[in-house]
Amino acid sequence: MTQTEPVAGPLRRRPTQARGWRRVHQILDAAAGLIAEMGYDNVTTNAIAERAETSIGSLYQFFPDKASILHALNARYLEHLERVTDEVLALDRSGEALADLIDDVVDALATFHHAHPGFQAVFYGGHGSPELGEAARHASEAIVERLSALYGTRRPSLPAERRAVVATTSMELMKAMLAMGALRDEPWRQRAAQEAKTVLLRYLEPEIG
Amino acid sequence: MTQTEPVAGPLRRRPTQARGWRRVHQILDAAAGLIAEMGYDNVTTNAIAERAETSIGSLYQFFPDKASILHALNARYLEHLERVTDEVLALDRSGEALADLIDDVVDALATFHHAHPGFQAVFYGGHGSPELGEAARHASEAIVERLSALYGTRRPSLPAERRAVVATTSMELMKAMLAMGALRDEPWRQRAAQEAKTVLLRYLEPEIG
Amino acid sequence: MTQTEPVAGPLRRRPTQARGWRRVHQILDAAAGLIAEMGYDNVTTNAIAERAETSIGSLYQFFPDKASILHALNARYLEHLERVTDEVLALDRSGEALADLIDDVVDALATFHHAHPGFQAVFYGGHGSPELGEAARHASEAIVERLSALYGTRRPSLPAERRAVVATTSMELMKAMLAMGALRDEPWRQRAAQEAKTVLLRYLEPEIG
Amino acid sequence: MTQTEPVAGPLRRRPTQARGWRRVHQILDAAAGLIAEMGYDNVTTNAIAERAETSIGSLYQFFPDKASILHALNARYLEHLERVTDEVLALDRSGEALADLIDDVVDALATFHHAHPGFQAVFYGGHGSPELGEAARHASEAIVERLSALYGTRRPSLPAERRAVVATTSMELMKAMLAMGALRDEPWRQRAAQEAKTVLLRYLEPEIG
DNA sequence: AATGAATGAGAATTCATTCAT
DNA sequence: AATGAATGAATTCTCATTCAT
Repeated sequence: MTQTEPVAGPLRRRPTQARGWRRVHQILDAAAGLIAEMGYDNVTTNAIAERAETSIGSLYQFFPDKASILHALNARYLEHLERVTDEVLALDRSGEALADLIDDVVDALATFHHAHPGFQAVFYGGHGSPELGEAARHASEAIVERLSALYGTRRPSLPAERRAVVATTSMELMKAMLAMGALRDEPWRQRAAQEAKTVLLRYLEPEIG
Repeated sequence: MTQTEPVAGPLRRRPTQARGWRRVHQILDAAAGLIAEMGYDNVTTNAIAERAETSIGSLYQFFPDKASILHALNARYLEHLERVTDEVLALDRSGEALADLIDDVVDALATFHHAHPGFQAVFYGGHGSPELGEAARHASEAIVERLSALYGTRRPSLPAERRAVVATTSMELMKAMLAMGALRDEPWRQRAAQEAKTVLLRYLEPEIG
Repeated sequence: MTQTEPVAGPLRRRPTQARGWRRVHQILDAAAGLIAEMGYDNVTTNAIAERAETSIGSLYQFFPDKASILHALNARYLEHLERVTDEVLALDRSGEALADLIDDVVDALATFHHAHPGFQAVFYGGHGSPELGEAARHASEAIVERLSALYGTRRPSLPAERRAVVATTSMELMKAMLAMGALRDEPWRQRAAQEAKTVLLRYLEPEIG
Repeated sequence: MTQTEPVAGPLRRRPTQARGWRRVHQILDAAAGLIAEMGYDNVTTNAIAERAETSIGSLYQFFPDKASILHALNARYLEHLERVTDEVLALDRSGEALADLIDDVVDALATFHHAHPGFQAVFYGGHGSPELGEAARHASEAIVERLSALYGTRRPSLPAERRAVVATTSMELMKAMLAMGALRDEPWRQRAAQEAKTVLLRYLEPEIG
């Protein structure tokens, strides 16, 4: 999880040394964990610093305020997510069966989702505070765009507007099914992934099958 | 919205006079509005009292703490929701086309959903603070039970376990599609409701069609 | 010093009970003392609350922020100062010798000045932080206006522009002479008052003598 | 403004190389500007280092703490001020008209005053924090001593005690009149200088005329 | 010598909750 | 019962100062 660079967010100061980047990622990791555990609003900046094993002063040397931590975290997630989807959709899969495509995408996203509990708090925060809402919207839009492009390639005849609706719907369905697993216990995680594939296949077959 | 009685939650003192119940509902209405606007965590009890046009002291005469307001609000929503679904599923519709059934259920829920912005904040709070999570789980379970019963009636041959999965999935899909409308602008609300019907029909047809 | 009402400043909540007004004045008294001792910037709101024998929460129930305490304090001083000068200049003294008039004004102001060490910190804060500057300007202007009116009555032939310069100069001289006493030890206080009279008489004689 | 040596203050380490002295003066220049802009208390040592285009670490290599920067700045001002007054009072002007003498002194001081906004913040800080107070007292005493000597030369018959009072008063009047100009807009600067001469002449004529 | 990351005590402000009136 | 003033722990963020590199 601790990487070695990209964190878009508006850092107060871009670290120049490797040590700085490590700190930033430690802070984001700590924030991710805490947000997943207690929700963004209930996380204190001091708690983040403590879990990141740094001082509150250091935290504020990199992040101008609490919200910026959220934004940076989100940016890091999106960047990571992009890499994951890129991998899955790397080669031309236009000839492949829809079911196989869905299988791979769902598996990849489920893995990512499960590996990043913090992502969920951000991703599903749309109904919380305005800050969270913005972050969630940002993330959603990024995913929809990806899907829209994919669908366009697979079924060029689909009108742009319809494509937007289908992409948005797919994203929301994915999101819902992943949440279904995440909020329940282990066996449900399996079921959720399986059912996600079923749902998406039945929904998408008539559209881009 | 301001009713005259049932509010399950752990009230500190069950009002004995009509005036008391009115107060309680005023407070819940105020809480609902504020939570929808700024998220549960960002709402202050003082703000709730103010909007409810009562005093903070009076508020604490009925509710032992902030969380209890959330619970009472949730209880009121579930109770209301139950009435709504009861209406839709009142008579025996086992002979009816699945599409028609879905149409009615989605319409009913969409209406309820749209009429109660506060409900959304509670319903989708699963990834926020533990308090919100509990409330959301509670609400979800109530709905799943309803659906499960319905599906059992419609397709008795569906194994219990499968039925649970399908009911839970349906609920999450509904939830997702409603959110898809709620977080975007008006035209999307329409599209979301329409698409919700499509998604559910395609998903449920093979199961209970 | 603890009065029973007027405090113009933008209170967050105008006290409705006598107890409330007492609190506000306690807070202002505490602030005045501390500001005199350590300067506005070095005074903490917690220290003010402590010296006022109230809680920090109560302080913030009346004052929206630290700056508002300064403004309220300044307003109270000006109001008080106005009462003092009103007394001295109550009746028509146009026929009186300039020396006598100056004697009375200087004595009155010296007494006020000495009784309110907090006033000095505000009054002389023009070169400190912007907040203090504003307060000081405010106070100065109020005094200049008073003097200008007085001079106009005494010597109507003095051109308005010249009158403004003379009034402003008088105020600055007063201010300087009072400060000369305040910043040194007791015997200097006496000397300063005496010298203030000398300075003002020599300066004003040719103008409005 | 950036000179090449004397800075009395308690430097942590007297620079040995020219580069060191340059650093010290850069820091003092930066401090002067910032103090003039926002008041001593609101200036951060980091901000000083930044404006001085050096590092916070280097700053602390020369100055043991924040207060020492103030003291060194003050010392530099006094040293500079001494040079200025020396120039004006260089030759024996005992035969000259008082008005001419005052003209020259006021002009010289007004020029200095205007050229060093940082000096004002220090000079008028008597009512702020203890630190500032000490600096201001220091500066005032230096000026009073100068004036006292001058008056003694011009009117040897003036008793020592009276001379002290007159010198102190003169200094405070100067200070006040300069402030009167500094805190207002340009036209007032002119008027203030002019009026300063009037005030001093009328006050001093009977004493040392 | 120079740098700037790191530290953490301390400051302003909020807010759930209590309790005297 | 109702009111709203009072409380103070907790929170976000700053800044003087140190010290490893």
